[in-house]
Amino acid sequence: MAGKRVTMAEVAKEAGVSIKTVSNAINGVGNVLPKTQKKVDAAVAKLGYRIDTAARYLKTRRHQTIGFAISGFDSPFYTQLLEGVIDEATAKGYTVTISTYNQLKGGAEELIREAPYSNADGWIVYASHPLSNEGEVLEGDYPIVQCGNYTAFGKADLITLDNRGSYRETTQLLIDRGCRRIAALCAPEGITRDTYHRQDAVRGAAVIDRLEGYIDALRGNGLPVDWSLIPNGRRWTMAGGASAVNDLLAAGEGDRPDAILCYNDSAALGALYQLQLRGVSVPGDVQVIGFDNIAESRYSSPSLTTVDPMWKDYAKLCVTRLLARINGDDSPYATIALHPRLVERDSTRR
Amino acid sequence: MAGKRVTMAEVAKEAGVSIKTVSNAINGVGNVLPKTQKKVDAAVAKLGYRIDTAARYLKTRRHQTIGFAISGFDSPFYTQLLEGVIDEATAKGYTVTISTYNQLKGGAEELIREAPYSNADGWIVYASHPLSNEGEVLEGDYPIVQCGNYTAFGKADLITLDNRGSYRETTQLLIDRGCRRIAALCAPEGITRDTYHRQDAVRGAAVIDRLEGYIDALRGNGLPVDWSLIPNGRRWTMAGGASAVNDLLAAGEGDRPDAILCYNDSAALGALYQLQLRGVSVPGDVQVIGFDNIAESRYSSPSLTTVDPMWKDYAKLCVTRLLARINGDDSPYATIALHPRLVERDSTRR
DNA sequence: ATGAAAGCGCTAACAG
DNA sequence: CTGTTAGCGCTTTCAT
Repeated sequence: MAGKRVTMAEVAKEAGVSIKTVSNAINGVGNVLPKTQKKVDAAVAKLGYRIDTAARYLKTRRHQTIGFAISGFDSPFYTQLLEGVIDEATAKGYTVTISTYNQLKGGAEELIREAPYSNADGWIVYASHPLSNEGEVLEGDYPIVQCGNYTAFGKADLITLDNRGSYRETTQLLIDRGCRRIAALCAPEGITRDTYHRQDAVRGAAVIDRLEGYIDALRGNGLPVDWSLIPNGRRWTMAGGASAVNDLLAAGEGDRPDAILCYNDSAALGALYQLQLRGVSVPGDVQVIGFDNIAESRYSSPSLTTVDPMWKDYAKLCVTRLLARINGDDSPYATIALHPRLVERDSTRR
Repeated sequence: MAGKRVTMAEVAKEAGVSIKTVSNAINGVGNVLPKTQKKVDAAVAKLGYRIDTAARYLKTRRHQTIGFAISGFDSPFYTQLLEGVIDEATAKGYTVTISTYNQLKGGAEELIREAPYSNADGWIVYASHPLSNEGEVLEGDYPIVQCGNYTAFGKADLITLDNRGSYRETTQLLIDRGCRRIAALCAPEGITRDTYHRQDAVRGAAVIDRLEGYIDALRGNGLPVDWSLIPNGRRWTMAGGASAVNDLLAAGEGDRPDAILCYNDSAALGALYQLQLRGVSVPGDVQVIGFDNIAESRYSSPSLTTVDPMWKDYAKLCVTRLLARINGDDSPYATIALHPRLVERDSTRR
């Protein structure tokens, strides 16, 4: 079956027209007489013809496929983003191919460097780490749309979130709920009171924007920034969240946080688990907020207040931007930041 | 960049040899003199040549790509399976393309029917529903490996789990822990005491095998099978698990279950959530076991005892089988059932 | 509006 | 061991 496909020539013969006409009829190109079109359609149906996309590519240099790359499937929200990408691309007549880059020595950069040789006309790359060399790898003219939590250095379109505004809002909610010692869980390795403003700390990373939004809100309400409430160096996983909570609880009774703002839902679920284990009541003693609105967050105990990035919209934007570039849009690269939506559940007090 | 690729002819010119020699050198075919090989390698490196896989396919009819299809990304374990498939395929020199079929009107059958026209040499299809017409769609000679919880009707290789044995073991564990009223959550729509043995109820579905394993264990210990403890018609999701628990708790105090065996971890997490909400202690009042060992199950409250299908092994087997078929293996179709491993955590008593 | 013929980048025969 | 040639299935001039 793999070897003996029906070819366009056979369709042409069956329909009693030339190959060219079949090609035109199938691709809706040029002017084909209605009755010719009908004959071709009938022949296609009868023979079960499908166009050979690889052969078509050889001439057109278009795969009609886009790529979607993530580090790995470690974050549950990737699948939501991916589903959105598939839906939108399919609607536009494109196929989606998926790749992970955590197994590549060269990380996302290697994937981007190889992208022009892939069977896709362009790639959407979710960046899970800052691109090296100021994003030098983006400088080619092959279509790449970056998304995620790191800067594209103005060298590609970037779809991201209004992280600072969102964290300002979220922190304010906790303050409104009476919290005065709000932990932000957690900063990346090496980010402390002294380093977090340094440009090269984590260039253009969302986590820094979020910290700034958090600090904006504290300052706006006359509250101090206590860096002992900003643990660092953990991964934003359930294990990382659990471990950071352990450290926060190690502080003297009075120095403990009364709220924990987590970088993502995974870390928040880990935090909830550890709080429960240590006998700390949520939201009674400590209120908790996550980020991403993954499916599990609705069914944790207690259910998790979180921030919904609205992945479908996000995905749609990524695809739209990429297809525009593939189709020759050469306007200046843009950064588009969506404003996410707060979802209140039981881990905060109402 | 997409348009102006370096071609084999240019490499040949640069290396001062013929195109054929370049082809041989690149593909490791025939005998190429070491020094010729070196010249070609140098030219390839200098020009940054990459083989055009679409052009190569036109001649070889090999994409060097395999497909992996699932219904959608609704079950968290899919990603583990997928990662395993990617790792194994990559190791064997194949690329992986991914598709979902829940958005297709014709479901998995439609995907399988279209597979020969895809840019993959074969597909691994995770079946989330029983194939219609006794799996008629599998009858072509295009390589398909089915996996998941439904029969392939002997018309394709099938990778699955020893569901009956595993449930027998899991049920026995609960009995050993003192449980006497063990709920099995949940059977598919329409499966009751009277229908579950009917061949056409849900043909070759794992859920039936699991029920049989559960009943084996009860009978083996002289315990009655109480069909009021086998709710049906829920989806195996967090919402479905939560809803089924509600019904189970509606029974009179004495008729409540003292254990709940859940079809998967998602349902179990929903069950834990609902039990907690209703003030039922786990594992004190009710012990709970899931299935799949998804990442979240380790951090639920309490952490979830579950069954680990060992997805990496499972994935490896799928890929191995598919590549064998692609490379001409025409031995009789086989069903391979892996025996999963029990992982004890805090939702059962030790 | 349709047809004939060339050629995309590669591999497979067949020579040499 | 290496070169020449034909042709995979399609689109695209260029004719008609």
